Amino acid sequence: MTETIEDVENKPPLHEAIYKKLRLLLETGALAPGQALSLRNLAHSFEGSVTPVRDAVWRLAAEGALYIGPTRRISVPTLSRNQVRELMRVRALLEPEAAILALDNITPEIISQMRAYDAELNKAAMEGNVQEYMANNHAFHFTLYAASNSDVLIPLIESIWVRFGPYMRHAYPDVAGMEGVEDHHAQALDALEKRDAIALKRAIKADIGDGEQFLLHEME
Amino acid sequence: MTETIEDVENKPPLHEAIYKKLRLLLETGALAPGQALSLRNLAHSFEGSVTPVRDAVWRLAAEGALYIGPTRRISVPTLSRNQVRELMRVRALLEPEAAILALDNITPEIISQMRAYDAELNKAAMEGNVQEYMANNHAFHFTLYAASNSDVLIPLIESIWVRFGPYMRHAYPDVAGMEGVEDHHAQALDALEKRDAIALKRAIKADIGDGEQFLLHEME
DNA sequence: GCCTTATATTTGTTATAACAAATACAAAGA
DNA sequence: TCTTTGTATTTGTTATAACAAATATAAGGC
Repeated sequence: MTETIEDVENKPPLHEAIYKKLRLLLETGALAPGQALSLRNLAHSFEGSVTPVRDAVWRLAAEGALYIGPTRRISVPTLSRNQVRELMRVRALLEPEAAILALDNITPEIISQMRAYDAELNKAAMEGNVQEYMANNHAFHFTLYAASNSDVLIPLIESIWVRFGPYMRHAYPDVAGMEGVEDHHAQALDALEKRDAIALKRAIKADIGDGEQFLLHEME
Repeated sequence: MTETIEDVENKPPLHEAIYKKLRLLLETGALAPGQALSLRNLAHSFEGSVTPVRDAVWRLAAEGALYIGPTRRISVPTLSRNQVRELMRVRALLEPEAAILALDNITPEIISQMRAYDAELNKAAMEGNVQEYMANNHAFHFTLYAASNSDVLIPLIESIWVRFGPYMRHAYPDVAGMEGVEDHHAQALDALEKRDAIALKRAIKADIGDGEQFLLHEME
């Protein structure tokens, strides 16, 4: 019973690794909307067989992150402008809610961590590094939502985010330019400091509005 | 090109049939919360092999309709009272939104169909037929939401409904008793007739509030 | 009787092969 | 040049077997 070895080689299943990788590819815009995927190609890419790929693909399809066509072809979903508007509407409903729940559990550490992400985000925007910008923007929002401790809201919101990820790939180098004059992240941070629920809600909603404008502008 | 044969034997994949059946079992409360499921048993039940079952299970798991434990055991999710409250909060955010979108496309036919479901629903409640009650309640809500034409909101809302289905199984025979004195379905129908968005929103929210009370009361 | 331990069974995971449908491609016709 | 058509390839679907981990069951010791 002497527990000498601690790296128990607790290996996660292949299908979960594939799921996470595919999801990351979608979130970061590495896969283009409409792009076709095949089970065998994916299996080969991930050095596995089709069974675990299947698990991952169906999981993502259920979240709307992948599209299974009428002929069962697998592809990255294409979004209409109207669908983008609806996704953003749902964000505008769910995310302020999560933010308010988070307000009860907020700590100075969380706020300072968010400030750090925001700084990185602005730097990336200045440098035109879209990849970094997106990663930090994601981190900024989800460290806040994580404080809500809601295992209902968080996965739901996350599933919305993956869906517009593919449309971020052709993002303009100067992302900051689209953000308008107001810095809604700063407003959100202020509201967090002051424990001002109304202002927090408003800031988050406005930020999502920015995102919507950005996406719609990018789509044409 | 003479199209003589019209029943093209367009057979859907097994995994989709399994998905739909499992989903129905969950929605109608045929499966108890916490109940364990095994791939082989399911495969045997549906007279297939584990591969298509796997597809269906992962799809449902992604929707939160099934739970994959830390040891990868498959089971019907257990909900805490707090999770129920959060699910209902999400409903209260999304469903009024879908209802308002539906308001633009509403027709007398849709309203009369909803009235029919409501009548069936009330009859079922009188007779203590929970199964019928639930089916008609589902139909009542989703014929309305379907009018929103939102392929974003509707699947999202549907995925919330499956999650509390298992907790409906021990519903009291006299469902109507829990509904309180106000008939929020009737209020919703009135609001639809008058194209009154505010009243519609209020009625839907109140109805969801009823559902929440009902569920929480049932859970203990 | 209760707890521990060893065995047997059941479980999810993964790779593979066979099948059918859908797609891509190239040759032949107008 | 464009359309059509037949063929080859690629695609998703499904069943099955082997493996490892987890669970259940039974035997043994206190």
